[in-house]
Amino acid sequence: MNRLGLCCISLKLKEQGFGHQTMTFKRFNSLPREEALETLGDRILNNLVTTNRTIQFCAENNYVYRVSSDIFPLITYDEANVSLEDLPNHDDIQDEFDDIAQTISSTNVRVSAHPSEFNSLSSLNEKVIEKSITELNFYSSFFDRIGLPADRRSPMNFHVHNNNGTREEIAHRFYNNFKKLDENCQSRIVIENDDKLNCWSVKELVDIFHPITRIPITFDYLHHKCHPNNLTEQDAINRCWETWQTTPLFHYSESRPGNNPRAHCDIPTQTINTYGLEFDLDFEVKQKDLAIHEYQQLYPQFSTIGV
DNA sequence: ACCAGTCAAGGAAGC
DNA sequence: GCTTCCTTGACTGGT
Repeated sequence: MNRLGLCCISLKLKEQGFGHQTMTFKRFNSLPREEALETLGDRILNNLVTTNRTIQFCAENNYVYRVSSDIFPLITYDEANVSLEDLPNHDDIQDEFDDIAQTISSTNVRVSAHPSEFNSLSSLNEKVIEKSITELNFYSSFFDRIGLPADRRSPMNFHVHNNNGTREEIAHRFYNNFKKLDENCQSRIVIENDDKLNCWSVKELVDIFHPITRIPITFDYLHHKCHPNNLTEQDAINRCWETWQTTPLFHYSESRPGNNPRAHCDIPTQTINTYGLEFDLDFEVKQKDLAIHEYQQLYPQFSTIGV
């Protein structure tokens, strides 16, 4: 069975008023601190309520769910110097954490995260490493707080990035910094193949990166199409699949018609070949839950309800 | 009500 | 070595 996954936003719920909010540092800094904290707190609470409702929605539809990477704007941003405890609605936020934990424990929805591309554990810049560790640890502590398992059932996925040095050097540098992460955070990290030709292909990840780090490799269909590095799709997905100790969570998208093959489509239309493997599959497409619904109409074998 | 410009961030690619 | 682009939705300020 292959469950499909919703990424961050449900368009259906958005119509019903469950949307995400953010706050830029520029705006935060332009307001008196008290007012800034109040606005930020309100928005974070709103994001948590939306997250909770979206997890319920995923439970109803048997989707897996990737949380937004911007639930907590500015919370790990050095210059803003703000923590959750500083927010005037801190108690309400804690209550909402409890509600989310309750939703998760009663529905068993698989929840994952995809921290932003600006996180890098292979950078040569110490400051970048520090900031990335702070951000990754924070998201992991959020996962702890809402009762998610400290293993790859709740994976936190990102990229290796940085091509300074040989592949081996980069992997070792990554691993040295990886070991500085909180234990629970380490236990959740997984790494995805890249779509750019000079970045990490599946082949390099499974042949070089994985033996050094033992970190599971996420297979991304579209990225592999853009950067196959002489591996067939079947070989690539099999080799990624073998790096997981639990049901893998992979990524699916198709190219948007136009000049940039890396741009993501609105709704996928092609047949997805799972090669008989069991894994969950995040739909990285513009039309979000509407696309999942459409796709399941088109390909009932991906409908995991009522079968 | 609407629209265009803006936004914190790292790295790759293009010049 | 510098600039631009990547990518994204939501905010912000001007009309």
